Amino acid sequence: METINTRRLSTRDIAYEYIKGQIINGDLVPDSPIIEDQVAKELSISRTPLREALQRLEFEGLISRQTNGRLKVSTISVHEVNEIFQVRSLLEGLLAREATLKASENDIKELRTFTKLIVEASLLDNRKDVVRYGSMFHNYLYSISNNQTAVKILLQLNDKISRYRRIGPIRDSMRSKTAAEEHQDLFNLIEKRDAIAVEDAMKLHINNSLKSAVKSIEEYIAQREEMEE
Amino acid sequence: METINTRRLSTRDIAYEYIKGQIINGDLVPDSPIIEDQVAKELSISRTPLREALQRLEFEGLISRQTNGRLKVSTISVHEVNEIFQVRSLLEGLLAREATLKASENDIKELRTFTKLIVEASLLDNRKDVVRYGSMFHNYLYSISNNQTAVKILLQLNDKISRYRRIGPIRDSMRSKTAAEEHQDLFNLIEKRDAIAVEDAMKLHINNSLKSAVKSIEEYIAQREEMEE
DNA sequence: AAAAGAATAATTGTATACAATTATTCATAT
DNA sequence: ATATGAATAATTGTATACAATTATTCTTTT
Repeated sequence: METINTRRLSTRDIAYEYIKGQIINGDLVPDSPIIEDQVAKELSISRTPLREALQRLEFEGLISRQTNGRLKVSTISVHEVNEIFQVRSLLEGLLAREATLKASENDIKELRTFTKLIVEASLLDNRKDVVRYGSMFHNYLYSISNNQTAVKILLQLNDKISRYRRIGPIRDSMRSKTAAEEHQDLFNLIEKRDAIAVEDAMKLHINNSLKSAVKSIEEYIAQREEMEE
Repeated sequence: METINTRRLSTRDIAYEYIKGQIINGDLVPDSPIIEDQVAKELSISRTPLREALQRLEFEGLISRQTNGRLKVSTISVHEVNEIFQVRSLLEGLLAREATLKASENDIKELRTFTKLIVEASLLDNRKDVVRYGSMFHNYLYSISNNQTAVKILLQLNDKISRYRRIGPIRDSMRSKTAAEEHQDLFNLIEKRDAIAVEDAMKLHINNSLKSAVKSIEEYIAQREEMEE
């Protein structure tokens, strides 16, 4: 008989997923203090596995330790966003190139579907779906790229910026449209198996989204400063 | 009065540094099992901080968890070395380019010193020193590059491969010589402030060292298989 | 009132005890 | 002898207790 390896989720992992979710979806805002005892009670678990979960989040940069030893939810600076996008640009380019070389006919079909969904969502001005299907497109490339080292890094970086991906009103409507076009271009080049061109196009695509991300974060920061007064 | 922030090293961090050192210098060979109780007794500490240290090492890829929950010292595969060098090549290129743009006159002077030390060591056929001063050269570039995100990733990747950097006999003598030349070239381009050329030269430099690293690891694996018989 | 210091409280760090899981040994049946 | 299963041992996972550190409050002094 085959036993599927369904390894019960540990207390630590439950805590990790829960807190990470809270940070990414905004329930826990930047600079919020994190008190181990409080969180432990909230989750009805002991501090031991909680601390392990928090340590992991600290490694990944979602929370950070202050000089006095206390933890808080990390903020992000414009400088850091720039750093992250520089790295993302290179690694996404790498993975896109590798994926182009390795993609099967079926992979192409899948990517065509995602591209179609992205374009349709952008025509309906549904920016949330543009982001959603965009992520799927990228993640699919990750999965066929065969470079786990780069993928692991990218997933972490993506977590760090995703919570700032505010879906603003007018400006982002434009970005949605061009992002959709860029995905269409990317797909066409992948289909043509032009790996070098795909790499360049992907790097450009990421760099274009940088500006939008920086604006989001500047708005986020400004908004929070307003609230403090 | 000024108090320097010298924050006593925690038990966890001591354990982390100790075990990491053992893995990197080869006292703990790949695939060695790691039993929490044993290590805790060896270090005369409790399992709580030890587990946190182990978790960090796991995160960094130096140890890995098997499906049964037990930990072991990670092995590295030729495939993974290739992955790592692909990423390193891009990130080292990025940092070298940024460093070239940001380097002060004093930075240039420091780099010149490292370059001289590398070349001298290679002339004396002192490969260990070539590696040592080479690392210093790279680390110095990291420090002036102003991209902490990329630096953090690179330091981790470097840890993963450094323990396989066997200083073999004949072949590596050649590699030392060319590596020294490459550093000299890199320095000349940095001095000329040709950031684009520096990036390309650095990417090439890393890619050249890949072949040598793969050979080291293949030898390492072959050697261990021999011992098993 | 402001500053300094002692006392107290809050929080993190570590050790130990217990629970759950996985591996090993040993007995038994085929 | 080999396979099966129960009993035991080894190991990891979690909770609790205590120690060390940092923050806060309260008193005292100027």
